[in-house]
Amino acid sequence: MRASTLDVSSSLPDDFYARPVLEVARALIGCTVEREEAAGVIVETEAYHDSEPACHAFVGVTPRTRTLFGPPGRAYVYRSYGIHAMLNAVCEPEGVGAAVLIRALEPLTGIESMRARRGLAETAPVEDLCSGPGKLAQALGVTLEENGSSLSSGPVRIGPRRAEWADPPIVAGPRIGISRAVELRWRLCVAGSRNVSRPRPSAGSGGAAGR
DNA sequence: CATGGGATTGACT
DNA sequence: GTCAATCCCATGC
Repeated sequence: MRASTLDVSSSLPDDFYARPVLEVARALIGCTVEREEAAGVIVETEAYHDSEPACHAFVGVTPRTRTLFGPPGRAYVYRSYGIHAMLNAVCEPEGVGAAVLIRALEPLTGIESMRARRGLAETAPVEDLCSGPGKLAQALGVTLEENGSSLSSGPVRIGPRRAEWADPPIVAGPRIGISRAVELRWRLCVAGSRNVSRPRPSAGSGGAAGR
C-alpha cells in the first residue's frame, strides 16, 4: 500500500460523461486522473464535438474516430504530430462523436516516476511535468493501446472532484493548436494555476465571458 | 499506393 | 518568434 494518502478507489460513473461535452469539460476541472502510482488534478480541459470542424469526429465514423462515437466514459487516445499521445474522455450518448481533451494536471502522486518518464532531472519543477496534453500523457505513461479503455475500470481512471477543488476559478478561452472553429471558447483553465499549459489565458481579457 | 496534415513540444535565433 | 521531429490515417489517383 504505497499510496495511502490518496484513496482514489472511487471512479466517476460512465453516465457522468453522458451529457453535453462542454458541461463535462467544466465538471472535470478539479477531478483526479490516475494511472498506476501516478496521479494528478485536472486543471485544464478542452471540449470537442462532431458538430464543429476542429473535432476529429467532424468527418464521421472512421477507424480513427470509432472510439469517439462509442459509449461515454472511455478513453480516446491518439497520436499528435507523430510524437505525442493525447488523452481524451469520450462524452455524450453513444452515437455522438464528442470528447474532452485533458490538457494539464497538477501532479499529486508518483512525481518521481513522472520525472523519470518525462526524462527530466530530479530538480525539474513540478509544473513542468504535466503542463500540456503531450506532457501529461508521457508523465502518466498513457499509450495508444489505452484507446477505448474504460475510465472507470481500465488502466487510466478519473475520480471525482476533490473537496479542496469544490469551486475552482475557471477561465475560458479559445482552444489551442486548431485552425477551424476558432471562435468557440471551449478551453477551460483554472485561473492562476502554474500547471496550465501555455499560452495561459489572462483572467482579464479572454475571460469567462464569451467574446 | 502516395501524399499531406495534424487537438504539440523543445531547442534554437 | 521560428522550426523540425515523427506517426497515424483520411483522402485521392
